[in-house]
Amino acid sequence: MSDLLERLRGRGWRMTAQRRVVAEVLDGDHVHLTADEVHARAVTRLPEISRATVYNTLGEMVTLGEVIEVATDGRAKRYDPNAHRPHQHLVCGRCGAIRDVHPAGDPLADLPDTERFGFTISNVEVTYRGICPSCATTA
Amino acid sequence: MSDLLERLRGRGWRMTAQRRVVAEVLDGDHVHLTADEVHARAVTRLPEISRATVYNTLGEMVTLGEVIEVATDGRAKRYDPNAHRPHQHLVCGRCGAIRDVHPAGDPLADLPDTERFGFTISNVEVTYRGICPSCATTA
DNA sequence: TCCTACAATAGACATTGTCTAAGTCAAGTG
DNA sequence: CACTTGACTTAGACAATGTCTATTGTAGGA
Repeated sequence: MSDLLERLRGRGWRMTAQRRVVAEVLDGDHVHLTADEVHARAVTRLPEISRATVYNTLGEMVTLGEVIEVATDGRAKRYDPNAHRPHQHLVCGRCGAIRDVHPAGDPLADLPDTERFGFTISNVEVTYRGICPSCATTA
Repeated sequence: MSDLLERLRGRGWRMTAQRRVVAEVLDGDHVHLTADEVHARAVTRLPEISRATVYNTLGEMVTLGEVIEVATDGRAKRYDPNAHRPHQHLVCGRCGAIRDVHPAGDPLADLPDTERFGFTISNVEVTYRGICPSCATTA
């Protein structure tokens, strides 16, 4: 069922009810929950799970490269389980909806050497901002 | 001296010592201070300036489009006075250094209609991440 | 079954940001 | 220049998000 869970198991993770629940909550496409949203959903399945455990578990998943941390709004970080398919994000400035998107081209190639200031660049994040269709109609 | 200050004056801002100091602290290129860093520097020039005023003033500058808010790390927001020349950011993952950069090409053109989900896109932010030269040598 | 190291818990603490009520002052008016 | 007014500033409480610690619990191997 959960690809995420399978991959984590294969990395020698000690499997606990808490970790299983967090992984299950994160499963799916276009999932971008905050840590507290993950906690709220986890609690419905495992009432005694603590906030600290959710934060720890999410942090470990990020370290293992199985989940990506996204900061789209300067508020709470969001967690994106779609870590194995490179993608960017499209964000609605009104309701905060987030979609995964796949731009053509390589943004890294667009940065000339003279603009790299000697940095070794490892990663490029692109955030498209706009208004989603449902917010546009309820203008 | 401060272009920023001149533009704000021209918009009917009531000019106060506090606002002047905040604008002066922000003046320059490759400036990306957090609100508390702005406050710390402002205090050296105007000891009685409050944190709330710094937050308010920065917020107003952002609303007026004279300063850009940048969230590069999911921690404190940073404030970039270089609002009138479109640019992107290059961030060192170790020390947090930030440089303004100017990629070639238009990232918006790279997003096909089928990947826009009906959104009206108004803005694209690109963040290049890597290691800066001085962090690379002190590996 | 028992042990042990790793994991989970509650809650204090830290950081960043927002709000409120009261006092202060910039700048227009006479 | 003095007056007035509404915008501005202030201190500190509050809120949201995230981290840490000391203690208790438990997964999984021996």
